Amino acid sequence: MVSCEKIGYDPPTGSGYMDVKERVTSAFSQFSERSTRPRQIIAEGLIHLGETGEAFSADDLLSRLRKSDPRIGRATVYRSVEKLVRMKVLDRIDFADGSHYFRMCGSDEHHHHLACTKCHRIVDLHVCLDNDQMKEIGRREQFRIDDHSITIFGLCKNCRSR
Amino acid sequence: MVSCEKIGYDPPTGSGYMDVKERVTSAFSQFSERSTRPRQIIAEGLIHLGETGEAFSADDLLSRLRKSDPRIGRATVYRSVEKLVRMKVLDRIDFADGSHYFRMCGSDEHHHHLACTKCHRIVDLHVCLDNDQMKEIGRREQFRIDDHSITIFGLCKNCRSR
DNA sequence: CCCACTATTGAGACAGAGTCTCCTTGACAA
DNA sequence: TTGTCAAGGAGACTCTGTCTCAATAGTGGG
Repeated sequence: MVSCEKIGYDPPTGSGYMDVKERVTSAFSQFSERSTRPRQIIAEGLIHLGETGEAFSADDLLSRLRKSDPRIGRATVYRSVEKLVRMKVLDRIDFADGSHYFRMCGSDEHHHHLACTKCHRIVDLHVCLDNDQMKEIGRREQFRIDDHSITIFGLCKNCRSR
Repeated sequence: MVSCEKIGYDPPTGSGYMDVKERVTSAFSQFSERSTRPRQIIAEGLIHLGETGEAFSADDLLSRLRKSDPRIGRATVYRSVEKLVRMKVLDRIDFADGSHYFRMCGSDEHHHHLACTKCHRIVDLHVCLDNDQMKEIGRREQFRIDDHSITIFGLCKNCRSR
């Protein structure tokens, strides 16, 4: 399922972002039969985080949600995050130190990430490897290629200046 | 320190691999003043793993080494692996499920990886993003770009057929 | 060869992150 | 209103890795 024709870099337009609220609520209705309070709280939290675009760890999210309802369980939050990553509502970005952060997907299109290693700010990048090249690699090494990840690491303007 | 001019895919020639034993022993002599038994055992283990080219978790390595000497400590092995990764003697490959494996570097050249998600077999790839494109991204997003990671995931021939 | 010095090690406590169990809760439909 | 069962919460547990600190053992000097 290599599916990535785009190689150029398109800077964000600011308007190509799907409605965050709709995305979260529709994802929840897909995987759950019941509309429960914890799910409402999680959706609200993610909607907010989606609007600011910031990255968060699972535990960041948990603490934040506990401000709305201190009784919300860790397992509940972790279970939801896992499902939302599988549904591609959340992106997971792995850092070289072994930590990883989540973030509401900025767009539905295939993309990769530019990540600040200090503040964990994430920018979507529409860069990719050449599709034919990937097919060629798969053929040559006799792999069935399923997926790929590209992350560029650096320091954002803010983190560089202090 | 973006430094990656090469974009093409060069399949391994089988002859471009530096001597594994030399690489390990020289790395150890660089970071240690004393030649101790644990280090000899670790070096032997890594030499063997370097020859077969297989990937291993830190714990895999520990158990393997304990067959040579059951008293070898976890901290010792983890400390060594960490140093060797920093010295670029070992590569660390992160999988989407959060696990990560190590492997003796196949070559000194800048490279990325093709990884089997089932058996964790790793193949070095000499593919990369375009250097100018990365510079352009850094400039546009006002990031100082330091590093990047590219991993292609799939199933190797063996794992596909069963 | 022996000693002193101190880098290195190992045992095990500790920590962080996530998973699992299992009982309870509460959404929903009849 | 009530029964059913999806979903949640508490907290034990696991897995990985880190840290501390006393014990061990290379090494160079005498």
